[in-house]
Amino acid sequence: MQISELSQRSGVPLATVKYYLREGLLPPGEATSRTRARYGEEHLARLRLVRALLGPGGLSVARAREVLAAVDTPGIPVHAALGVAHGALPGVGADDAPDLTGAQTHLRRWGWQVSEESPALVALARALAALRSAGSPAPDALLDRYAEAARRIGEQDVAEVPADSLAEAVHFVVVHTVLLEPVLLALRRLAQEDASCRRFGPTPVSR
Amino acid sequence: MQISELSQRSGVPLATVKYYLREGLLPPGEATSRTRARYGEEHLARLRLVRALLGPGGLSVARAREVLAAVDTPGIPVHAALGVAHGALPGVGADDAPDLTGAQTHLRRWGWQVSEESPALVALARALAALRSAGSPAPDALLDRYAEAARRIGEQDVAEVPADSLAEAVHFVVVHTVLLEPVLLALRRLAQEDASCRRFGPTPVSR
DNA sequence: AATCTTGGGTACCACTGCTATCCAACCAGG
DNA sequence: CCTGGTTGGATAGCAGTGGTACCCAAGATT
Repeated sequence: MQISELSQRSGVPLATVKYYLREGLLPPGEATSRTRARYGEEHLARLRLVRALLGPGGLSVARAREVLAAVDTPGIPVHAALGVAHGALPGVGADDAPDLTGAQTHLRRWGWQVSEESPALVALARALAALRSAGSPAPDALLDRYAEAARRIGEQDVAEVPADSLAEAVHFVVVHTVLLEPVLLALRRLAQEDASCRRFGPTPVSR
Repeated sequence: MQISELSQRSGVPLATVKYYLREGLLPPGEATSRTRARYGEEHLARLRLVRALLGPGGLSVARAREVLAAVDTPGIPVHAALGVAHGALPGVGADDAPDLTGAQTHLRRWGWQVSEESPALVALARALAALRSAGSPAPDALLDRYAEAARRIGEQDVAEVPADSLAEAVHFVVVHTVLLEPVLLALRRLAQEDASCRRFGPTPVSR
């Protein structure tokens, strides 16, 4: 298929497809001449993946490139791919270094083993600091229940990783890590809405 | 306190404080003359809240303004404030209308009661569609376990809302809805890292 | 041969979240 | 009462992001 068909079948504007090619999110097609290239079904799938990462996944173009590079690395260990996916997620950018000791204390309480410079650890510390400075620090009991819920989810996520093909496993890990985040957040909001409706009456939600 | 002291004590650059005033995120101080105003501790607290919402909370200035307006509305029902907070969260912008029937089927299975045009419902539908188009649709069993975890969290969130003061309850709901999201995401990532370490060996996380 | 289309490149655009500068009003210290 | 620094208020600019638009020459299609 040619680039125009790729654009049409994916619904992505032609100029944008070219942009993704330039940015290295989409591998170049097989050149059949100096001004012509052929794209296959795998390009279509990749394009859909790119759109999913950039849109609902909330990744920037630069972060998506890193993630896709990991997916494309042949022998990358699954654990490393997970690390890349974690590092690419939004909210890990800012270059300030929050105090990690509080967060680490919690992890010890839960018996979780994670690397010292895990981006998720920094994210947790920053999020807790934000709550504190907003005047509503998170009590330990609340965090414990959040952690228990997170533990089940994380264990399920890892347990479901296919064991047979390494490449497939890496793809699975990356896609699920990034794209299940919005699912989890949406579910939490829906659960809140349901519970809030029960407790505070069926006042219709505005907006 | 004067605006410069407000800036110093909060660590927010003076020009940025002025920007927030212009944008209506920070209420104006009590004017003592045409070129002088006095700010109180409540302004400092508000400024910290604004920074938390814009930074870790991931809200845009426009969304933060809506949320803060809800917090400032005297008699607003808690359930409505929750709706505003949900609508303000990122990933609810795009104006396409995904197919909601799949998501609604899940909700019925779980017995959740939510409004038809809930922004969270749209977000869920969109996230599920993204997974599908990325080639890894979420199986029902996975969603069920996510939903169960989300249900506990959502119930806890709502149960902890203080019942005595309405204004306090609204503040609590908004802050917790927005600022516990990054906490939950970070915890999930840490749980994944812990589980991944156990399953895939202690390969250090790169990046 | 005439008319697409493609790859490749460059320029441009809208939006966001600040940041910088300017100005006249004004207060406070000497 | 003068003088220097601060304030509110306004306007302009800036860097980054995610595209979009246009142009060109090589090559394909009819």
